[in-house]
Amino acid sequence: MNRQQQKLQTRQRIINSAFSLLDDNKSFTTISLREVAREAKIAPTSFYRHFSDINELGLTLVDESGLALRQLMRQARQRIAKGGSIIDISVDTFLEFILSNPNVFRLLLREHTGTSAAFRAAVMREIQHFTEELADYITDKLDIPMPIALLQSDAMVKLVFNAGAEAMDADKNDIQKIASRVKSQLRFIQKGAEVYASR
Amino acid sequence: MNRQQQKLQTRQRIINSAFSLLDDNKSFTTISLREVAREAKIAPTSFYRHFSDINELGLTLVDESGLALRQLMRQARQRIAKGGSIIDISVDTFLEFILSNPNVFRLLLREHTGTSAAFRAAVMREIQHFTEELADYITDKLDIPMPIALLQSDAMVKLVFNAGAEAMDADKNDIQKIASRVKSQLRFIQKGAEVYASR
DNA sequence: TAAATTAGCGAACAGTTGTACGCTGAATAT
DNA sequence: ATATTCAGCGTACAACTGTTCGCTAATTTA
Repeated sequence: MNRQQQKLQTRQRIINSAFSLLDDNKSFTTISLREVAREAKIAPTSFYRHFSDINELGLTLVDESGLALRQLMRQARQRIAKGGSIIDISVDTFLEFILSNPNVFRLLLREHTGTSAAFRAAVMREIQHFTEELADYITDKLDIPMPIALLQSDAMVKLVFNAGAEAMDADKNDIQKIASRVKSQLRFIQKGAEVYASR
Repeated sequence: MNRQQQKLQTRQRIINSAFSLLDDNKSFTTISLREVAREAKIAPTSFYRHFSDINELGLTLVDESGLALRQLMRQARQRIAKGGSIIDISVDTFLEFILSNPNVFRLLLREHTGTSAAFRAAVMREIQHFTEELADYITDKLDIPMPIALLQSDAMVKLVFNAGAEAMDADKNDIQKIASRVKSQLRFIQKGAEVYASR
């Protein structure tokens, strides 16, 4: 194996280790360089061969999470294309995702309101992407003018993220309730936006 | 001065010190017992005369924040009684509040998605209170049935909290934009809820 | 083949953390 | 006046943190 490849592999192991440490009661801000190194089975000092800083690792994690988010949206679109309610499928796909990738979502959730302005900005940028893609979709498919579609998608994404946060602390029964609640709320918004769009 | 009073005073100084440490880049989880003690001008060990744990202090802070939140709502209701748009006044009052008590709001915001399940639950309880009071108001004044009013108020509170979070990182110009955006979104929800209520 | 590069390591550092222990001195109770 | 309580303190400890330094051993380059 190449030396370059070897290095990349270690780098990836660091990233994965960091994600794996983000469990129920650890956020990126509360994990230490040494913890990550331990999990990745390298000496603490070797960490610096890959990242100049623990924050650089953090921003990398946010990037990877954003990537996962966009893949998620693509998946939702494919499912919608096969027919079915846009709202139902979107919410179900999203909840499915966060329940099978809890740590990716947790990172975004925690750092969204975290203690680092840089992280908050990075997360908001990723969510903004998500929101804009949804707005494009709404103007395109539902024939709602862009300014209103942006307000609509922004509200929808925020409610879905909030629902996701609740779902992570809930058991399976409650998740169903959360899902149907947020679906109703999205329909309110959808209907309200239609009313204002037709004026 | 009494010994009891003296103790209560010190206790309050600890609480205030903790709040004052919750600035832009410190959350309750990241501040230490010793930091709090330093700020309150007591020895680290004296902390234990007032709280058995740093978490007990945290829950106290959440309680105090919840109290402030309910006072805020009362204030908003008084203003609304004097006439004016419910949505406009509510949003303005809320934003006013968080901009003049940033640390109280920051605590709720951060611990809402923080690393302690107990804190998350405590914050959600406070927000739930807020939501239920709003739902009562909506059924009462706007003649919308309770189940729908609850969905509506839940969505509204979440969007307003999100807007508050954004406002804390924004400059004065952007705050105006944020305010008018969330007001539009609340009107979408209001309108949508009306439509569904009349079915 | 010889020289240069470099991923990873171990030891050491100064700084921080939470908390146990026993003491003090002043307020309170008897 | 004497005894009790107890808020607050200082010392101490073990555990952890991020980061510097120089070394090694293997790969890559010349």
